[in-house]
Amino acid sequence: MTTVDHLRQVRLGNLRTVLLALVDRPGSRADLAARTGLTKATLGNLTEPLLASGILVEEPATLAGMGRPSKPLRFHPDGPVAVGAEINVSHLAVETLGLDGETLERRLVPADMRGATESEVLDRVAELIREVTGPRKLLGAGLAIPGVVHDGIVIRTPNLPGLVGSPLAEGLGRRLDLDVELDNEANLAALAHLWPHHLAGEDFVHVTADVGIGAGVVLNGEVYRGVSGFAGELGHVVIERNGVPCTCGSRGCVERYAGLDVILREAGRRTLNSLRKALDSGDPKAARAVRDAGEALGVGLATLMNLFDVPTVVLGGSYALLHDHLSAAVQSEMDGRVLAGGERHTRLLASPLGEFAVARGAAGLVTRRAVQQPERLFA
Amino acid sequence: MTTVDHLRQVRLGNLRTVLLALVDRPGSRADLAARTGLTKATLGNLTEPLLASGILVEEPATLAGMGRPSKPLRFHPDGPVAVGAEINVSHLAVETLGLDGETLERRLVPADMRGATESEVLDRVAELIREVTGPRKLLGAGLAIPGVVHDGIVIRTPNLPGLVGSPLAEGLGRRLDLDVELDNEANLAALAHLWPHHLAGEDFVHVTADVGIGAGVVLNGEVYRGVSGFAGELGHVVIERNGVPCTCGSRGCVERYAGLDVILREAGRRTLNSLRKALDSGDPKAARAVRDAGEALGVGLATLMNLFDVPTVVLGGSYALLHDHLSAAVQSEMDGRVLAGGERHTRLLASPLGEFAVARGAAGLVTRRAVQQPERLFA
DNA sequence: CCTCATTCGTTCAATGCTTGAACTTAGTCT
DNA sequence: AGACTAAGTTCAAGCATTGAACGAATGAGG
Repeated sequence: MTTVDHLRQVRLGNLRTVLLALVDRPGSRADLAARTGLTKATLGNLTEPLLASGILVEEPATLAGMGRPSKPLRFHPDGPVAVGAEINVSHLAVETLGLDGETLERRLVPADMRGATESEVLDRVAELIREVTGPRKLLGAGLAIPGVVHDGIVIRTPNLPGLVGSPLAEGLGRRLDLDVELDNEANLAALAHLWPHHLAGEDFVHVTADVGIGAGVVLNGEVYRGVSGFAGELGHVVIERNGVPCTCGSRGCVERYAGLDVILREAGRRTLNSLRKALDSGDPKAARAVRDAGEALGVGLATLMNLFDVPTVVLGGSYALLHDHLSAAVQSEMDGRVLAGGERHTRLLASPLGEFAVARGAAGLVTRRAVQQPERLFA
Repeated sequence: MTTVDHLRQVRLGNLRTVLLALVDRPGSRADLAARTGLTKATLGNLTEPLLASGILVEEPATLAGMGRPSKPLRFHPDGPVAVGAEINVSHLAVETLGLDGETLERRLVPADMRGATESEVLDRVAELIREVTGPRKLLGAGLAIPGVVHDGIVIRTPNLPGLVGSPLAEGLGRRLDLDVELDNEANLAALAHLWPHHLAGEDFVHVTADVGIGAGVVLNGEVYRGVSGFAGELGHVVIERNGVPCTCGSRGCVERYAGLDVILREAGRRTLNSLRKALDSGDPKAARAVRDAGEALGVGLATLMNLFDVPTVVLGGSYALLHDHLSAAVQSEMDGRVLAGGERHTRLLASPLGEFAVARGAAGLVTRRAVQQPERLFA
């Protein structure tokens, strides 16, 4: 700590609260002062360098009511942006996100990544990112993979075995000359529901089924990753201790009853689209397969809620598409098994974000860090 | 925010880090400066009012080595203390705790609280506290009950039904003219392993079996209580979705297989003491009952670890006493079911704290708050 | 016994951030 | 045109930390 670092910390903290207020919505200096509890004088001070460096713009005066008209500040439309990329078994997706939370570009390309090597994967991702971002100034990139990540290293990816142990973030960073942050797809899908906009409160679980089942847990407005990145492994919650053996070595894991592969097999379908059609046409075998999965998922979620005590579950990914045929069974198991008392309620929502949730969350990782550590904006 | 509140926050934050360093161990101003990263000048400033108000004392100079001898600072032995009380089905316990982490007094009295009313319970607790504390200056009291607490209100206490909805903290506070904080016994037993001394790291779960099974979850050095106080309800984690019905309305809850009442029944014993004797004399029925419970508990804990990703489980209360006959089965289920990868390890420990863990944790609630919000020390 | 080296603790001017009040600017309302 | 209102700026004051200088208290060595 040098002489005046304490003072600098105060300033950075205030800068952060101002930026958070601006993510919420644009506002004049006076408005921001009222919203943050700081004074107009401080707001003038804090925003000056942000305007000078092109992070913010001052809009033309708004003529509304009496008094001197205000000149609202907002994130500069040509300011720096973040990019997020998702590597998955069967596709790649990227999305660019402005500091204001607006999506600028998206791209999703089918691609069989199952046997690919690290450098093949990274080459394709880097190329896709270059196509999408063009010459814009980038704050950084977020990278999502279906697997467990700890300290920037891929620890476990049952479905992309070629990538275990790879320093993916570093590799992509070198290719693009950018800061890259790597995280689990479940965590990032959850983050997309928290940042830049609160879609499900500050405490919730986001559940998806792709090849496995992954849950992203948000506690107190932060994604909870656990000590080693293994938190939220809902797929391996046990619901029948002597049940079906699982590839993980355990028995009776939720994944073996509510995984997408299980649903499709039981329904006698090969694709999610075909399953949806069967459901829409009232096929009883399909309906039963989905309901059975919902029951198993509901038991696992009840256990999760008895441990985490969050009020909200968000069904995302494939589950969101099956929501109308799935949620009754899930809700019923949860109602019967989650401990009740006081004012406690549980909500079950379908994600509104669709297939770009993960890539958007990956980009959100970057914009969020930029806001929370504003010194990065000036670097 | 008034004019210089920001600066005041900086000072209070520094005061907190100094007090934390002192809880760790006493030290001279120069030593504390080195440990906290602050300067000697600041330390002189910060400690001056603490010495003046009798929170700290300056010990006589220590003659060790060259240079001017240092005068170590420590918490004043006659300074203010905290008291913690545990209300349980069959006993009351209290403990007084100094800011330095030393236990001053303890008292445990058998008492059947099952049918007691709020005021009967509080009268007895208040009397016990008065006996134990005498005329010492009290920082406050912590109160533990076997049940779910939210916003200072008892929401659920299956075993002390007379207390649901009672403002216990307020009632005890009035009787003793003190600040009283109410919390769940599982959370407080866990806190006792975190504060004032780290006995199991900063991330762990502490599990006890009394009438039910309760887990106190510590994440990142903080007790995690969840949105409504229901977090860590390990007893109602499902291990067999079509298993034994539970009083909670669900089926196959861990509690129905690993609860103390189940162990005793299966072992054909009436008390924990008698069970211990049977185990010591090699009774196979008792051993099997404990092992079966251990398997069920292990399945539940495996699920918990796949969700929370903490590296350590502490067995406390009755489980600590059964540790040697229980842990092999628990560990074996955990090894087989917790997702592995990277550097991940899991530890299973027996609590060293014994029957005062909960009361000590309740007192710790108060000393911890005093240290983390040092402004309270001067009020 | 006296001097030097060493470490502890205190004193003090400097730093830089927020603040409230006063002030300037730029509109509306009558 | 003059009063009124609200936005934004300027400025002296206040304050916690800091580093450097200083005073204090002891051990080592001659």
